[in-house]
Amino acid sequence: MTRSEAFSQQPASRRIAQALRTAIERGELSAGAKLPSERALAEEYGAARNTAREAIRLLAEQGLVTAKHGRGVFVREPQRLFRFGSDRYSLKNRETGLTPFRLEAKRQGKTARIDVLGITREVPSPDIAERLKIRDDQETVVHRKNHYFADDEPVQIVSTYLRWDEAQGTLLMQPKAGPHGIYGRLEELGHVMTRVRDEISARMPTPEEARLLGLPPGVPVLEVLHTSLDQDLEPFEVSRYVHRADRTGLLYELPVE
Amino acid sequence: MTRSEAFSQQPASRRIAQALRTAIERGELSAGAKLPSERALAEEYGAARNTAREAIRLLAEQGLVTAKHGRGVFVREPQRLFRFGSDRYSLKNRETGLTPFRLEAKRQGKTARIDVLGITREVPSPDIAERLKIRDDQETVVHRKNHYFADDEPVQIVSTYLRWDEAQGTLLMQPKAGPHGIYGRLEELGHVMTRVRDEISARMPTPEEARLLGLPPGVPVLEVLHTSLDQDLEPFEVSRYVHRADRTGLLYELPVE
DNA sequence: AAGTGGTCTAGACCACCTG
DNA sequence: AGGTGGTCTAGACCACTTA
Repeated sequence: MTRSEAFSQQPASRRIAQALRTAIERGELSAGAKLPSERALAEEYGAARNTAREAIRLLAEQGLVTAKHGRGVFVREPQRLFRFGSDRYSLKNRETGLTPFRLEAKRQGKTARIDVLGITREVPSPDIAERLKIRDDQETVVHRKNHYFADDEPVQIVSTYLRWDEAQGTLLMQPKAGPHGIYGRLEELGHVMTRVRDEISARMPTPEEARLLGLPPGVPVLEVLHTSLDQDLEPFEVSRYVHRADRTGLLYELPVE
Repeated sequence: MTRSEAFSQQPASRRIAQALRTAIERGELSAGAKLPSERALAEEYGAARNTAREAIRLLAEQGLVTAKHGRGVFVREPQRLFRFGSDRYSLKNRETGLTPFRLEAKRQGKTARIDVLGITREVPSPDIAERLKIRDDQETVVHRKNHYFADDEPVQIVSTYLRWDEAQGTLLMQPKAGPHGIYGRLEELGHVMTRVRDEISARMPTPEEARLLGLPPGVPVLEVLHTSLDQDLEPFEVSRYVHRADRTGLLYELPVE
């Protein structure tokens, strides 16, 4: 290790990472380009392979590159955001008969696919119970768990929770809930959606989520806890959306009251 | 390594990580608790220290633990979300004379501090120019860059962009923009905020952001690109908020139109 | 001084992918 | 078959924290 001057007090792995980062930002390594192999980097910088590997890990952690086993390390493609507008709940958009996801996909020229992972009856977790205003801790809910794909790429996982006494024996218990999806059925039950409340957070995925969403390391998820309020401002539906953050943007446009 | 059955085809590092994850989820290792040292884990599982280290890296990547140099590895404290309601732009909240951030901090019983990182004149980037409806690529904007703290902990970095011809020579060029902050001055200029548009995304921080926000590895950021629209639905202010995701939740409540 | 994590070396074998 | 990343070993020294 030369470390000839005060030039770099930094660890070698960081210097290698910095050099690569600069090359990426300058466009010398453009999106999709392959980085030199770990062994090549190690030799170039006179370091052990593990040190070059650590440099690549730093870049992956920043979301700049992704490693493909057996192929190489590649500069990540720029984000193509799949936007979910706040008007996805809008009544006028439901006149098409499409569910919000299918409508958004169609707008963007993508094919939509929805896998039903399960429809079960269960005791809700405290955060769900609170938002559905369920106070009796014996009361159960219906949990509909779905997996959404756009152009066959996984985009989001959604868990929807409804009161058991309302859903019991209706199409709300079936994979295909009929025209306009579950909101159509809920409207027939007397719940007109008049306001929505979305609570948004971001975090790293659990291993389970990483698997379901096909997430490479270093990609966070956006979590939206959504509550629908009816004409009496009573909650009648709560959903938890988990989106892969590198393909999702959320857009909210609202009046200042 | 016993590997007595098909019990675990997984790498040793993942098995160690899984064991620790289970202990955390069961509460055997509660929030703030110290994990066994890397050397202790290595011995316990009959692995090299680097392997135990890799296990801890996996947990850190999932946001479960944080390493403190020279002290140990600790289970991360649960998130204390600092909520920014959609009503933070609300007119009625401005009657206090407080800026939105100071108001929100006060509500939560925290002290607010705002560092001004710079107020400069510059040519806007394309995404800012587009949202401010600036089409002449010579036209400049004022860029106010601030750093916000709650209880002296960094919470967000905010860049606010205003038209140069409106801000020039006014309090909008000063660190202290006067009563009600910049929105007070903009209202005097004839811009009544009637709608807002927030575009939300999440990603891993740049090294610069990690430094400014004091982010441990494995914590993503929430980015909000905010546009204020006036009574003519013309944009008059654009801001880019960068929040640390482990302390920030966003709440939007809006009517379904 | 002792213990902790941070970095690094110089190997090794395995799993995956491409020619 | 040969190259790539994925995992692992058994050491070493450094930087930081605590007692």
